[in-house]
Amino acid sequence: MFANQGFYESTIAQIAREAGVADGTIYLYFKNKDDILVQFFEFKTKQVFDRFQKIVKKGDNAVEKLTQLIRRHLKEFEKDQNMAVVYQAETRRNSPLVKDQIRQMSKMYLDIVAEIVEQGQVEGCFRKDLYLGLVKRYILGAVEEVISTWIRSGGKYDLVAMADPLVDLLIRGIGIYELSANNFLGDVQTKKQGE
Amino acid sequence: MFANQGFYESTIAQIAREAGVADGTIYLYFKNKDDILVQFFEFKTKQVFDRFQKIVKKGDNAVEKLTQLIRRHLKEFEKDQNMAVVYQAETRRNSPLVKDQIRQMSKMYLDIVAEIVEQGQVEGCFRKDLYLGLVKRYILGAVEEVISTWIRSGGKYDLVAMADPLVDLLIRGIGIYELSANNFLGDVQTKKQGE
Amino acid sequence: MFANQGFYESTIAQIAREAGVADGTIYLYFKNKDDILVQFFEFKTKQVFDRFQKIVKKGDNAVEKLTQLIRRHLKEFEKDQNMAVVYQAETRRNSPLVKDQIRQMSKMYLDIVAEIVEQGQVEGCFRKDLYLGLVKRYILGAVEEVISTWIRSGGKYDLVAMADPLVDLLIRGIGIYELSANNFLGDVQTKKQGE
Amino acid sequence: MFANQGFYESTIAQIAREAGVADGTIYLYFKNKDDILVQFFEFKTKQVFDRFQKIVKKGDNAVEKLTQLIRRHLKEFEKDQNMAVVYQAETRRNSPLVKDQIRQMSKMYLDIVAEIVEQGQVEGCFRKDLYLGLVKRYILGAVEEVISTWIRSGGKYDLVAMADPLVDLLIRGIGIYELSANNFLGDVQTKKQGE
DNA sequence: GATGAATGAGTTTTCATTCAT
DNA sequence: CATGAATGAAAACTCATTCAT
Repeated sequence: MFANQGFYESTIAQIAREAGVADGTIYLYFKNKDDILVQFFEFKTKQVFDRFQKIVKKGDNAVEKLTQLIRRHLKEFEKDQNMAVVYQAETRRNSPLVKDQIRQMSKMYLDIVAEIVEQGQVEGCFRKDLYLGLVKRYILGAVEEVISTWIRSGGKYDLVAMADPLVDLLIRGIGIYELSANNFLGDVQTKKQGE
Repeated sequence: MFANQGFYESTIAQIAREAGVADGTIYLYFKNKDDILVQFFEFKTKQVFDRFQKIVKKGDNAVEKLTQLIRRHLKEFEKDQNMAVVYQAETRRNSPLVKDQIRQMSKMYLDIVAEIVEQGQVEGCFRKDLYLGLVKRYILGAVEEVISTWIRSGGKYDLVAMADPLVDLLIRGIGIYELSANNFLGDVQTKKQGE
Repeated sequence: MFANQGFYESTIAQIAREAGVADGTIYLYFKNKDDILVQFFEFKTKQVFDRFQKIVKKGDNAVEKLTQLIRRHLKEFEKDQNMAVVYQAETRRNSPLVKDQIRQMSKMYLDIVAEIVEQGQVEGCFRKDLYLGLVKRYILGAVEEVISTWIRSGGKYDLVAMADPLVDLLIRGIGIYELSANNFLGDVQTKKQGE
Repeated sequence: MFANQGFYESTIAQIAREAGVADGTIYLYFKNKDDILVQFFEFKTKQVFDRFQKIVKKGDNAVEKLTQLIRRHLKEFEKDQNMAVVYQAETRRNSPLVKDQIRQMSKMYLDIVAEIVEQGQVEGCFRKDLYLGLVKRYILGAVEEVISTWIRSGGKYDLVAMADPLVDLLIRGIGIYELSANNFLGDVQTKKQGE
């Protein structure tokens, strides 16, 4: 229901009817209406992030880790489209309720990515001249937009199938290529950082 | 005001006070409350997209066009942070009111990007094996996430400065590196610094 | 609990928790919430009034009886401050529930007082020109106000100590004084009753 | 309406209907439901106490002042029985809303009384061995109980007629009877009847 | 007898919208 | 054109009461 009409557009009466209980019953399990959203996020967050962290640990190298993370990310959202819709919708607005939770979740995710990128730099498969703060958003942003598009389309196509082409795009962007030595952009980059 | 507390959290009374008119006066210019948002999007959208299209036309080659587009994109949002906040916030929720507008805007933007990418492929500076539908999101997603992060930070840093590093990430991901010797970006970069 | 937050401000859930039983259990002993107050008044009333009547019987003359009654009155309320608070609070509102009880209690008390006064008149220690209906209220009102003040003060001082000075005030007001023969007021009083 | 069923037992819907306006209109003039009571007390209090102070100033001596005060007190409550009911009802419960107001009003009244009593002691018509704190309550309590009884009776009889007998009771209690030959009250009484 | 989860009627409050001035 | 007082529908939330266990 939240997926269809949004959380704030849903009334307690509707939520209760949907749940097959009386209005008052809602308040036995949730402090107030907002608490429904907070608890939803808390539950889903823990569940999903545990899986993210697990899958990353299993990967041998940075490339494999990133691939597995994004595959899992897309898989989780594809599996539960309603959660995906609510997540995407509420994630963007500045509701003070879930703001902290979102910040925290976002940080966790970005930290995982940053770790992978740094490992990749050590392993020699990612460029050393990366602005880490930017690269993290670049990766997360691309993944989330892919999910957003899938949602807007009504979840009609295979979302996980997007994982590999996307990783390819991301990786070739941050991978080291043999000819990059005479790439002007590298210089520009260097200059910028010295600004 | 919408930026601070969101559109649905703002009351007609507040809006009217802010505008220095009486409550009823609002209804002489807007059909209803929702219409305020609709008209806001219509106005801002036209304004901004005209500029996007203009700037893209001026670019000589695909790389330059993409760079200018993203720079302009970030510049517009940096210039009017309140607009940026409202845009980002309302863009994500599935309010049926502005849904069509957003879809349309999003389509316009993605079409511009797609055109640039296709031109780049013809010019031989972008890979031919790109999944166009995905590349469009990949680019838009990365840009919007960069804006989101800037907003969440309170708009404290120079957003436009993110443009070139971001383009670098995007381009190297979709650029053909065997041809990077005659990289066009160098020129663009140089021109820009002379602005 | 009723003393602290009032009866209508207390919920069944609170009452049950305080009593160490489940909500439903309350309804095994009380018909409904109001019945709790009704039974409380019934219980306390009987208890206290029995004592009032007993103490009055023991007194030899009217003055002694009145003194003992007021002392006992203050003592009972001082002993159980919570009861005092609930009594004073609920006594004044016109809740139809306890209205009859209160009327009855009030009548009982006023009857005791009236009896004492009449006895005093026979004994020759109280004026004969008293408007009995008024004198009863005059006595009860003064006593209750003294209790009210004590409650408002938080029950910090010795309430019973107020008894003797108060009786002194009351008695000298209704006592016969040797010079009262040439008191103009007596005449006025008589006139008034004839109006 | 408040007089009949009490303030907390009245709903906004009822209040609005009684006032001949819509529910929402109430909130244009009152912050919330409680504010209705607060404003009522504020208004009535000022109005009535101004009159109390005025009337006291006009009195020549303590006895006359006390008589006039109590007459006016009873007259005001008799004039507006509904106000009297609400006042008596809400005055006693410990509603935190009007608690301060009541305390303040009560203090004002007691201060007026105390001043009169002190003046009477100076003038030599009141006993010098009075416990002032107690005397104040003794007087206020008796007056309020007389009002309470009148209210409980349904306001069927002449309340102001109780003033003089009551003052007689109070005065003879605190008057010095050796001096009662040149009793001041006689004059007051006479004047009043000539009004 | 005791329990306490579930109920849903009833209440306060908000706020977009209207319309007489 | 502009106003802003009045409206009343709609929503969140409370809590006395019930009843299956």
